[in-house]
Amino acid sequence: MEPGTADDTTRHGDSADRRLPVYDPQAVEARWQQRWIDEGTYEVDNDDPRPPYYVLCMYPYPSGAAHMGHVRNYTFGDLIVRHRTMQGYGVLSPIGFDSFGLPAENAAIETGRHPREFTEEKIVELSSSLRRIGAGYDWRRLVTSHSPSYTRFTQWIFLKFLENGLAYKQMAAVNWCPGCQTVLANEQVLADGTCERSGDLVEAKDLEQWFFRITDYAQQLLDDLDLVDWPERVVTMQKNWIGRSEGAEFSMAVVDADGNAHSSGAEVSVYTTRPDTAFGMTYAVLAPEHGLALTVTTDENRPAVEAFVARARSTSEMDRLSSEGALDTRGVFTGSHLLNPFTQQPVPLYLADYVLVTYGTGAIMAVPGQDQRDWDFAEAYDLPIVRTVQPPEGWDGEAYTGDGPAINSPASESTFESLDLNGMDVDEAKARAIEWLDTWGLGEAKVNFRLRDWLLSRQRFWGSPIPVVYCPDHGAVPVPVDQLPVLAPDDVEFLPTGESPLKHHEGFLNTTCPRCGGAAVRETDTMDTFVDSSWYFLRFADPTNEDLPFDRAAVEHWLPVDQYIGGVEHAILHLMYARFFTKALADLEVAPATLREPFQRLFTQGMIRLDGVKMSKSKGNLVAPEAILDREGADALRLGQLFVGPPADDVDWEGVGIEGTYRFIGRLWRLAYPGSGVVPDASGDDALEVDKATHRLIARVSDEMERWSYNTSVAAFMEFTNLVYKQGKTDFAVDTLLKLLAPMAPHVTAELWELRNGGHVHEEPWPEHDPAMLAVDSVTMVVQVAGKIRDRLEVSPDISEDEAAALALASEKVRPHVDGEPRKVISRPPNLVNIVP
RNA sequence: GCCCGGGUGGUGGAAUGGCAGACACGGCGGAUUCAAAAUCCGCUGACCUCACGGUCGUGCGGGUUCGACUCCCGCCCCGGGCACCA
Repeated sequence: MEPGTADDTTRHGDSADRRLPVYDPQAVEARWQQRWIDEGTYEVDNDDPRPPYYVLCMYPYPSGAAHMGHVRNYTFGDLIVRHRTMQGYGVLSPIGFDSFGLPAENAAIETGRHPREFTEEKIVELSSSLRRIGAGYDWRRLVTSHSPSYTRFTQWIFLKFLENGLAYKQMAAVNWCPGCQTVLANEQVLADGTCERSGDLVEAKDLEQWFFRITDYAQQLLDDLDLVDWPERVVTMQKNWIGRSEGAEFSMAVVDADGNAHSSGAEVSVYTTRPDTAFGMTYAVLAPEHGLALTVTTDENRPAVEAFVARARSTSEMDRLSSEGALDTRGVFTGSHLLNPFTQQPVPLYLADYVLVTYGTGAIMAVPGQDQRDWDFAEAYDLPIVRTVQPPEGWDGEAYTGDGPAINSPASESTFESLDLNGMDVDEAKARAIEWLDTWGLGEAKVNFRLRDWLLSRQRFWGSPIPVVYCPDHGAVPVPVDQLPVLAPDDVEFLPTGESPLKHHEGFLNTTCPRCGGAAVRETDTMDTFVDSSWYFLRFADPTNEDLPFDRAAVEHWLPVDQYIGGVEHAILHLMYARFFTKALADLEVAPATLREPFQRLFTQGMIRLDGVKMSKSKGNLVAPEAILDREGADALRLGQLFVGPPADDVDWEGVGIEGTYRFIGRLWRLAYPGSGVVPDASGDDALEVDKATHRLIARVSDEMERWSYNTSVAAFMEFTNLVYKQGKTDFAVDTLLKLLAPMAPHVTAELWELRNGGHVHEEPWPEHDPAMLAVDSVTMVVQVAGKIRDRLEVSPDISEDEAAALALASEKVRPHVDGEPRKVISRPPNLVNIVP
């Protein structure tokens, strides 16, 4: 080739009489991606002799080509897979797709195309994106939620739960659009409570629905958080979600204002965490949906109560729990009273929207003196307020929730004699109150959880059908296991209202009862897609099993997942459900009995924002990685994603470029290309210095990889490369750099390694540093006077406390700031001495 | 409303109670080039100073400490989640 005629070569410096090709990410990356697939680099068998390690990214909803959030997530996953492989593990790195869900169904309504067709197209697009970012998977283990072989076992598990009492049917309210005659997802209800399609006001409607009894596992789900190595904030969120509280439950007779029993003889049971304050109960409240609400309402109050109940039912739970706005329209008097067993006095019984039927007993005792919301309500409705805990001296607030001696409990000795809490602190008074309730058979200690059972029925088409048949004689009958999977039909028409076509498909609907053979109809509800994602990580261990969801031994080998990675938005629901499934399946002996937790180590990455807004398809602000892959390539993009900030933080893609990492890859290429003279060989002391720096790099990066500090590792690589450009290179330095960088930038390092040494860099063992090479001759010691830096001294790293102090006090720059004997000298050799004058 | 995060140069960020601003982007300057791109090298928190050097500075107000971006208390602002409660 003639100089000047070829664009793909360039000259560098006077030593470059050799030609150095320009790095071409397109060619190199495509070639390696193909090789990893052809050579099965990241395929692993269940009898692999290496120690097992299971790395999993939350499987994605197939929304089409990857966006930046995917790139971020799958870059983290891939670099761990490659890193652990180099460390000698047999790494399970599977991939799948969460392929049921509402978007495909909405697309079907718009385009008339079957959701399967639409979904499978998106899967192809996303798979191709994942390949282009260089992620290495065992594609033989691909799992998709909608495939018949997976759906079959999702249904199998449902039946197993049903058989063992973990699934049941109950009435529950749904969002009902009267215009569309359809159930809406929360997402489809606009902020003003109207349907996004028709604009009609959404109503609450009760339907028979299937539930999983996750509350049976509430205590275990709480306790076993101690077994996992998860981010503290996720553990906190899970604990708060489970919401264990200890208190008391007791019942009170419904009476009139004079204390005469109600004609129905009804009693209302309340749950409270503060039984110690019961003498201060000045009213009580039922949830508007409470079963007794209308029974206890007097004729006089009935019209107001009925209007109130209707209004509360159409108000969102979040608005109901809000304490903002006027309170005086948020409750209504029933006309009845409850007899407070502590005071033997009747207290008025209200309904209020802020009391939920789903928590506790759906009824509360209200104690304005010790609860601010009760206080506000009492003021709004002109109800009495009695303090039963003495607030501290100088207290000028309203309700007092802190500790203190009980007062007014009872208010005077004459009113009540069998219980006296006065003077006790809160804990003591609680215990005594519960003991008293127990003694008199009025109530008992009670542990409550905020966690509710999992409503899994969805009135949708694109999900796993619930495998149940309704027979006029036998009721709900499970579909026999040998008839699974129950699959939705293909010849369906999607209605513009969003109503599931299953409800009108005669061929699907009409069947026979498995028990009696008589005419029966199928359940038309499908399962929440969270059901699919609650066991896919188990299926990956044994993805082609046709007899069982998975073989126990295969799960025993791979599970728990050693490193699970996903978005923080799944910190509660998905993780809670998957934990519940794992425990239940283990208890039912489907999974190994010892498998109590599915995900040993969890990492939750932050979100990608653009201009401060969450990046999402619905907001239309996605930045597609395709253009970057076409120009700068996957390695530059991956390093850019890692370099932008800590993995756990949200990142704003605005203003974040990949210029820096792209240039860095060019510098690496020119440094490491065999025979390149761009960076001269280091000699003598320089070579030793560079090799020492290399050992420091190994130590630093190895540590940072364990701590998820990838952004600083990229900085370390840049710093090291800058040093080598100045001091000259050694083979050890360059080869080590390639190995350390191989997990993060797999393509360019694989190419350079092969050119330099032959073979695969990703099959090299992870480098180990030599501790002896970390030693340094001197360190910079800071000398402060009263915390202000006055001098910096070069000292020996093993300088003693006294020597350091003496050296500091002798400093020319320090002396002017210290007159006389210093009051104190803090010596922290070899880094710092602080002199307090 | 409740729960969980977060506020550091022009920008993304670094600093596990001990040198605030590593590393990069952007900007400025130099080398190279006929010229440009690319590349290589240097400077770049603000203010005062010819300089040496000094003062200030991590959302705001307190506190703990010899020493606080870091720990504690109270605010303000921003982001996210919600089946949200006795």
